[in-house]
Amino acid sequence: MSSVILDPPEKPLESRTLAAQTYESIKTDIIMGALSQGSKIIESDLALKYGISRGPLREAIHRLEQIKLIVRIPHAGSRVVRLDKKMMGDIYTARESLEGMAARLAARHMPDDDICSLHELLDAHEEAIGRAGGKTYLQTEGDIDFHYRIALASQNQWILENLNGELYQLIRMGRHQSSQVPARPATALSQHRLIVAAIEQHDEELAEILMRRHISGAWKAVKTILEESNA
Amino acid sequence: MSSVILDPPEKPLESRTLAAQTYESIKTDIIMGALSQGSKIIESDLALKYGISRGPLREAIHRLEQIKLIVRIPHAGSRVVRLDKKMMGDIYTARESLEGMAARLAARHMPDDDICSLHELLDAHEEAIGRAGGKTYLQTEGDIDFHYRIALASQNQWILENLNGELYQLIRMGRHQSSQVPARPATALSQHRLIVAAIEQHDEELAEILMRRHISGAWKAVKTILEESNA
DNA sequence: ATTATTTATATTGTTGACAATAAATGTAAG
DNA sequence: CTTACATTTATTGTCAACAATATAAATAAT
Repeated sequence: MSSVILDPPEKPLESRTLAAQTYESIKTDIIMGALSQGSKIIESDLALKYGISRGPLREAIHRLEQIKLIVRIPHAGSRVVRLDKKMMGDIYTARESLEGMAARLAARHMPDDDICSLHELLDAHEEAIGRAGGKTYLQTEGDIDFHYRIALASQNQWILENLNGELYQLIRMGRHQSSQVPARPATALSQHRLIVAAIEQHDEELAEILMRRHISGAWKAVKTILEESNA
Repeated sequence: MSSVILDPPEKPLESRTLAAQTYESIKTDIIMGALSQGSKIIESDLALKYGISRGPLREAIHRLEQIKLIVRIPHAGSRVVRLDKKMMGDIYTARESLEGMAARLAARHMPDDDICSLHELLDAHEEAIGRAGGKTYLQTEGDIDFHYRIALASQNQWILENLNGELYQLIRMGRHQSSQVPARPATALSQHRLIVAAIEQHDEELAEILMRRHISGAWKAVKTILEESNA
């Protein structure tokens, strides 16, 4: 299970630019809830907090705005995004569309080696689930790992970047903060297995349909949780 | 035909921030080819050219990078994106996925008024095509206008922003610079009509299928042109 | 002549100060 | 007591200078 590392190409350490480092820091702070939803972002404060000047911090904020983790009104300031039901619905719908296509493309040209590796990943998940329900955190990351690999196998740069760079971040944030338990691990696993099978048979149509159904189902589960907590 | 204006909410004039203004300027310069593909972006030069400081210019560049009109290597500098066949293919595939979903959503909840207005738009297109083939520029913008309205009717903020903010810009750029004549206006028009009909009948499945077929066809035409010119 | 290595130059990254704008506060009039 | 207006304060937008890095040029060694 060496594949918990999600971003292999992102190896370089703190030799990166200040803006990039701070971008990562703020990103995790937002996703993990250290910066709460809707809280105001004051540049001077954050610059102090992260020990940098306002210039690089500004760049980091702009990038976070593009990822939709921060919303900004021109002269008024920035706030951490507030994930309401409507927005989560939009995100899951977009994800359903793009990942459905990604699954189709993966079925079209995923190398056998990678498919094999995917099987191993699911085996690991099965074992983890059996073992005391396996930490929910690892489940979450494992789930994202699975989806990430398919996005990767699509060999479509645009889809990959938007799923991995934007949508997955928002989904992570939603999970971490609404204490959303990853929707029924056993069910998800069996659906993952079916998807891989379709990919293995190069059945594009089926792969897309199964993926869309899988994500659509996940959204229904998440929506229910959101309605319970916010009602 | 008052609907050539594509971004109605974007009314405020030059009262916007310098970075925002410059962002728009550079964007059109790239799309129209005044800044040629692959050309290097030197911050100091552009700052001088647009009469502003490097600060706001930098922000503009970052935003353009997020839109994928500019590629940037951390310490090495930025260049105008080079639209090769692979990238255009990726874009059209993503667009097929997202606009297919948008058409499905539009069929689900597009108001009758807007559907009616869509009919009128297509009537105008038909008239424009009849009249001396109607300027290719207007055809291009008209086509994008049609697709934009459907994205709008999807009522999915994420899909709308990514189509309008990112994908359409790249497509515009491709059209303007490869002298791609909008793929067979008459064919496109009849396909548009079928899509509207499906939306009018609230046939989600059909709307999605037709939209995907429409875009897939457009890509095949564009691809052929690209292969002819680059071969 | 070609390759390495060093130096110089050009360009990006970073900073702190200043200007402009919007929110907050307080004051006066009704 | 409420509302409107003026003043202050906080925060963002912009600028120009400085530091760090990478590309290009020049020199030296093989």
